[in-house]
Amino acid sequence: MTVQQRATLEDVARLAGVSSKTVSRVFTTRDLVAPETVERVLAAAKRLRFRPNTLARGLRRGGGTNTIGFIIGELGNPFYYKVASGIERELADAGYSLVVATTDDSAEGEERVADALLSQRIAALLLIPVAEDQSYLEGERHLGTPVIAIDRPARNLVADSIVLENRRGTFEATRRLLARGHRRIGYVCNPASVYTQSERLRGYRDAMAEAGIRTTAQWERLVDDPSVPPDRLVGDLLRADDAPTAVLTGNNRVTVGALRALRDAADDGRTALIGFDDFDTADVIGVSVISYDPVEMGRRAAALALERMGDATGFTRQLELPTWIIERGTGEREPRKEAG
Amino acid sequence: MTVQQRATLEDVARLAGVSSKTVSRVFTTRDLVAPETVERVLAAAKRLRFRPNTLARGLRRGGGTNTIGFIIGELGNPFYYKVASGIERELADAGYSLVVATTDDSAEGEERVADALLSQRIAALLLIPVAEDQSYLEGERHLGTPVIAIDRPARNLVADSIVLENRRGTFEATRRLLARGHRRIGYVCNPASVYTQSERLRGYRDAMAEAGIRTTAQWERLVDDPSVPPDRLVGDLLRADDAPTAVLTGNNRVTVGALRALRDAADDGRTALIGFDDFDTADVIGVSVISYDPVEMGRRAAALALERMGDATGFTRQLELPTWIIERGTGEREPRKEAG
DNA sequence: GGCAGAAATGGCAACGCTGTCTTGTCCTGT
DNA sequence: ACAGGACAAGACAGCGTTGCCATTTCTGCC
Repeated sequence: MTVQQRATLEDVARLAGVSSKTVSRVFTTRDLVAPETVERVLAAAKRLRFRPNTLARGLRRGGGTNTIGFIIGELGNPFYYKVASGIERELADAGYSLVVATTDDSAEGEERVADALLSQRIAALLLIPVAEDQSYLEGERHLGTPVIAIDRPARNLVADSIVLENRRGTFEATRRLLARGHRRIGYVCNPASVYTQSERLRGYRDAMAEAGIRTTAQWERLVDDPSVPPDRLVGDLLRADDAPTAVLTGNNRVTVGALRALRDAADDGRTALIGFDDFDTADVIGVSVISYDPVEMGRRAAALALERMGDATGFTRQLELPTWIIERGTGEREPRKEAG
Repeated sequence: MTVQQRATLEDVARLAGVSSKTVSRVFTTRDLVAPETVERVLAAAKRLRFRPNTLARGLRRGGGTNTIGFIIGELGNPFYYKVASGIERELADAGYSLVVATTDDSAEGEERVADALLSQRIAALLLIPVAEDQSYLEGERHLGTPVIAIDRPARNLVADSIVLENRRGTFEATRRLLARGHRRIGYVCNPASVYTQSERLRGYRDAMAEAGIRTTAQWERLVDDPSVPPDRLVGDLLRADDAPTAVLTGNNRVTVGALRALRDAADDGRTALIGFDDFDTADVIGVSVISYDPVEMGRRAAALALERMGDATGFTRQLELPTWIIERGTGEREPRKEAG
């Protein structure tokens, strides 16, 4: 295969018999170019398969690219990619593209990847913070790049953020279980040390405390090692003395694990379950969940970024997106009768 | 917030008391720069928060970016994003970033988005073809940009492609159902007119023909309108005269629809089901599926792109990735006894 | 001491494009 | 016939970087 040379403005200009500036005008503002010249230029461009070089344009214009970066733990998680899809949709409408970079959920990864993206002069940076500290972005913020934290607030960095009403979600869910008569309610999560989980845990404890139950440690399984399978955690909890009659799970991974554990324990619909995060087949299986709209989360983040790009001033904002409970059966189970 | 000016090589050079060329050297090949100069330059760069401008570098070097574009129907589909995750993983290791663009599964979208990506001088283009015709990329291929089609071959364009052994998947699945004694086997898909579906349909028909069953139209439900809910299609089929005792579904959306339909029909485990595409909770629900590795698909596509970037010559290749059947119960059901 | 050769640094131009300014052309009205 | 304006197109420089080549400085050795 012969590899041709890529055509430039100059080449098109030569073929059309005009100056490169005129060609440039045709491809930007079509003002002040005679209609027949426009036609001649476009014909020449088409023949040479000319495509304006966005890089060169960006460089000359002094601006960066029309690209927005999104740093994500891993694309394998349905939550992440749904957020990504929301971002993409919002950006496409505004003429921006989305670069996705993953960090394998590691702090060094986050900084390395952020550096690479910023070198590409992205117009804004969206990220789901993983590292303990985002102060390394402070300089970039001063240079005018909007930074938006999604799902968890950034630490040691003044940045807009969009998070869920995590605490309210588990608070309400726990309340409902209490209202049905449950008193021994479990809470399982893995990982446990992230912002979202500590908020959710707090919602659960608050609701328990409100009902006069102040000691919940015996029903909590908070683990940080992702290699511990969630079904084991739930299984352990169900087999413990004083086992709970209802379980709350901190994310969809644990919810699915809980389903496996319940199946393996031949629980047969006796233990109530409400999971945080909805998932694709939850309605088929019939699992009650605390739900929210991850696509909307991405949209709002992107919209906020676009807004900030136009006007970098103004106070930083922290948006909270609502969560709601979807009843599908498992969360509405009555507490099982005590033996004896 | 005061917005500072972004530092350039020149600024760093001034502060370090060297020429901009020396600074450039420090940030590229560190050869032939005195160690103490390197140190001084790095210190100055850090103080000014300097970050080399990848755009300018790319422009000067005559090459494009270190970015690879991936055009995808919609990010909302688990299959797509798993492929994306495989691509990203492979690329990150090689120092490339991934730009994701969606087309809303429309042909115009595909061309528009491809144009935008190519203007950004991406180093390679990966896409899941949606349009009827990819000949619009012919010019770009001549300019040396590798184009790799994923999941479906490109049409009217010489390009590498990576697809699944679709036909073999449904062929084997159908054979297994036949071996269990099923004779009336249904096939449901939506959309139907895409490459993957026509291949899968063919595998099903071939296996049926091999068993001497040449007329299968009465058990096929091939629909192209995405607004028709899959559960209705399956439901109709189950209620028809001469209803099948086993059903094959063409993709995960239809499989989930089939599960709903079976539940609504209170079928209670009588109809056998094998679905194409595995999905997250398929093991919890216990659905037999034709599975494959979408992440691997992405990896291979990215690897192929990287290879082509190094050497654009050579014949185009069409890789086929294996599929396999995972037995989880629904596919192993015996045909129900006929009434009377 | 002089000189070759290596090591370290600098100058200049150019990558492809566009902002600013200048030049050229044509038409209109008096 | 000619000033004046409106419109069209070109010249030039520069965005931030690096490749090429030139220059300076240093080291070792006869």
